[in-house]
Amino acid sequence: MMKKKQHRPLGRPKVKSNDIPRNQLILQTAARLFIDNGYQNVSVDDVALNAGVTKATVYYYFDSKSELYKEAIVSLMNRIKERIDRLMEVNKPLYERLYDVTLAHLEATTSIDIEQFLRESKTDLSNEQIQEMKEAEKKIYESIEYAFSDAVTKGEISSINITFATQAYLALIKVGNYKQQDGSGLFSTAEKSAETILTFFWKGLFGTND
Amino acid sequence: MMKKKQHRPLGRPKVKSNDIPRNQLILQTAARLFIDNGYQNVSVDDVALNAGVTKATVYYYFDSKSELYKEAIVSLMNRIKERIDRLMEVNKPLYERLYDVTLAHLEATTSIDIEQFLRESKTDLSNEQIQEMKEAEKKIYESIEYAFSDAVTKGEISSINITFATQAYLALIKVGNYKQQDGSGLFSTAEKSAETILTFFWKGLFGTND
Amino acid sequence: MMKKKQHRPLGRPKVKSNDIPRNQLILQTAARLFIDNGYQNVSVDDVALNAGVTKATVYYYFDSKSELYKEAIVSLMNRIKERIDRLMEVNKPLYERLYDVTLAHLEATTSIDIEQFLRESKTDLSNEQIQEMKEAEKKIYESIEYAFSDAVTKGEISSINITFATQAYLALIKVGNYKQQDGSGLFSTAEKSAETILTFFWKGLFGTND
Amino acid sequence: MMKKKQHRPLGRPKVKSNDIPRNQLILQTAARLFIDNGYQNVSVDDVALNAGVTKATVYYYFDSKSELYKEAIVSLMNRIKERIDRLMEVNKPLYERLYDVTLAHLEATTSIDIEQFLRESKTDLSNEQIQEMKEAEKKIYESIEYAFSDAVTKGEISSINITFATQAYLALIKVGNYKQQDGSGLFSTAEKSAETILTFFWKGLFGTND
DNA sequence: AATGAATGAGATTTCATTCAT
DNA sequence: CATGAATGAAATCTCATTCAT
Repeated sequence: MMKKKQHRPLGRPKVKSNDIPRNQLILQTAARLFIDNGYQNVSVDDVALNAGVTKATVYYYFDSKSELYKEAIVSLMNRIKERIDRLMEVNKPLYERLYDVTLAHLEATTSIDIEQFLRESKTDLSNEQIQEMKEAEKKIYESIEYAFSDAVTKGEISSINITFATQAYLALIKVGNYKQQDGSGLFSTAEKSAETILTFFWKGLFGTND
Repeated sequence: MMKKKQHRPLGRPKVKSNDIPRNQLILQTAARLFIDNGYQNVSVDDVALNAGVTKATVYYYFDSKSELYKEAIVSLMNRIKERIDRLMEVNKPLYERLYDVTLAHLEATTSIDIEQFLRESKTDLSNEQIQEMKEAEKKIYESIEYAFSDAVTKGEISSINITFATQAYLALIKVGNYKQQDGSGLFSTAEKSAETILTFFWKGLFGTND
Repeated sequence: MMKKKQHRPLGRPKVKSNDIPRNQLILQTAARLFIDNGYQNVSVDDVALNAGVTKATVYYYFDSKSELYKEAIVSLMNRIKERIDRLMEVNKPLYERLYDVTLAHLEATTSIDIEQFLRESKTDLSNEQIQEMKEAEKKIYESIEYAFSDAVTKGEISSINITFATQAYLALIKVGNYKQQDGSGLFSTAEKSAETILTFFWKGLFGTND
Repeated sequence: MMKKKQHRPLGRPKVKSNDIPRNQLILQTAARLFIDNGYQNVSVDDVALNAGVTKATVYYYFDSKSELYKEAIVSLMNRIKERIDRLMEVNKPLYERLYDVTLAHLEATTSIDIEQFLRESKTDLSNEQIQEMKEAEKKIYESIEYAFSDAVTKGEISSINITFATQAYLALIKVGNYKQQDGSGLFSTAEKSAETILTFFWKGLFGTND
């Protein structure tokens, strides 16, 4: 990837106590790089360089590249799950809560695609690591699935295939991130986009939009 | 990846006229491997070995790994477009034609995700190669977009946002390929899957399913 | 080197009897490329492409790359020797004949440097091939050495170390081809250059310039 | 070229403080091999093997083969320049100082021929690298040119074309390294050789030898 | 806690050479 | 006579990983 060697003073650096801890810094740097460029296109050196440490330091905190990757992706997914949970806990109609979640996702730069994350790294990851990533993914789904199932239980919406609804919902969100050849999106604003998608989704599920 | 060496003589081989030409064989082998494992996880040696030729033979036919990749993906996309076109040309209501296309996609082992194809290889591909892949992608979209726009023109369906419809349709097909943690799909048969997806899509667009 | 694939019609081409024979064409092409770019920087494919034939055709006429190289260089040196001989045979004072030879060399685009020719290829050439090249080199030297020795015999010049004189003469010619950093030569014209060099050489030998 | 593998442990080696640093060792090894065999005939593996390290170690210290080459040649030229400077600074007549320089060059195994160094590698070197090599070459020339120009200024010798004098001088030194077919030199000792060459040069410049 | 130095294994690519047609 | 197809061997370069300090 990038070349940008920058020498740092020898010896143990003074702890700048206001900084975030090294391992967190590395993890965040790794997450950003991996998501932007993919597992195979980011070397451990890239991560080190961008985090301002040496490769050996990365290995001091993480056992291997695949472990670093798993940790980065899992912690990203955990953050996403928490954000969804927060928005879903609010006391509002399901439609409105879904709207908030949709908007939050459309505004996030990263479109999480777990299939993709696994696909790019599957030759390197251990079964355990794959399992952990799938677990984290499942929790995201469960957050949404729970919201649906809860709304059914409370009679807010009629009974549906919850897994299908969740997957369809997530798939449609990705459509909202679709960029045309000229780089422009499908809709002028994220709000308009969220509205269209959700209207479509709601009609798809219930045949009507109220 | 795999090793399966089998020695073949130097120089030009005796013509076995019944075989498919070498370059086609290589291209098909490459397509399969790239789609299954991703660009970075497949080495040129892997392609060669699986095609039963040597690495040098691959380079005899293709200038570089990225060129081989581009060719493999583009020819795959061309085949998909042709299959869609054939199914869309039939004289049947749009809904039924879409059903056939959906079914065909669900039964195909490969779920094409062009974003992914580009993402995995973007550091290696030239702008020209990227452009060619996007061109091929666009043609697939256009096949579907044309079917929508034609149906609108003929008054078969009411006016819609055709690009959004197309992307939503494709996204929902991918949901049909979704496998749960235990490896089972969402629906028992491809037909049931296609029906559910298409019903959802149609209601999403028109608020009703007829 | 260059990439410039150009397809030629299949099958045996009609003989265009006015053309120079294929093997000569290949030899001349090879000579030019080898001299301009060096042995290792020119591939057999480059030679073939530039001669408008296929690599296999080159191998039809020449046993190996090193053989082609040897032939190209030797025939070049033979041509040079003949040119020198022609100029040296004229019935003029030695000084004037040397002037003609000097001028001819300065005007030739190629500065022959046999050391260099051997150096670049020595790992590839057989002892026999090296010997043949050295033989051809020696003949060039002998042409010049003979002119000196003949002039001594005839009393035209006083006795000198003939081998040293020859090598010094050739070394000084190379100075005439020297280009400064800005690409300009040391003297404005080849004639001025030849004159300066020869004056220097003559004074070096005899301490005076007449 | 040669094979001489000897296993060394992974990771950072125990410090043997008496050894020269690895990068210097590699550079010296590379210089010797490149000068003896030429750029294209020496692989990075050859350099590594001869330096007793692995290829990867070479790449740890040098970005590319061409960079290694440039560094090796430039540092060689710098050493030569310094040797010349040291000999030229002595308070002696120019003729005697030139004699010392000539002798030193004749005794050196390596005859520097920058044209050659560039020619063999030109397809690989970047413009910057070429420039750096030419710069180093120029400094050698300048050392000698300065000695001439200084001697003219001080009235030690009469006015001459300094660039031509320098190039002629260097060309004649190369004659001193000339080996006849049987491997023997032109003169019995380096001292005799230096004397002959310098006498010739001095007469060439001034028409007389005192 | 952090790093500089080193390596093994593997990736892409080039190229001289061969041979059936 | 000439060629297209194929290959073995080697070259350059990358990178995850290790380890003494």
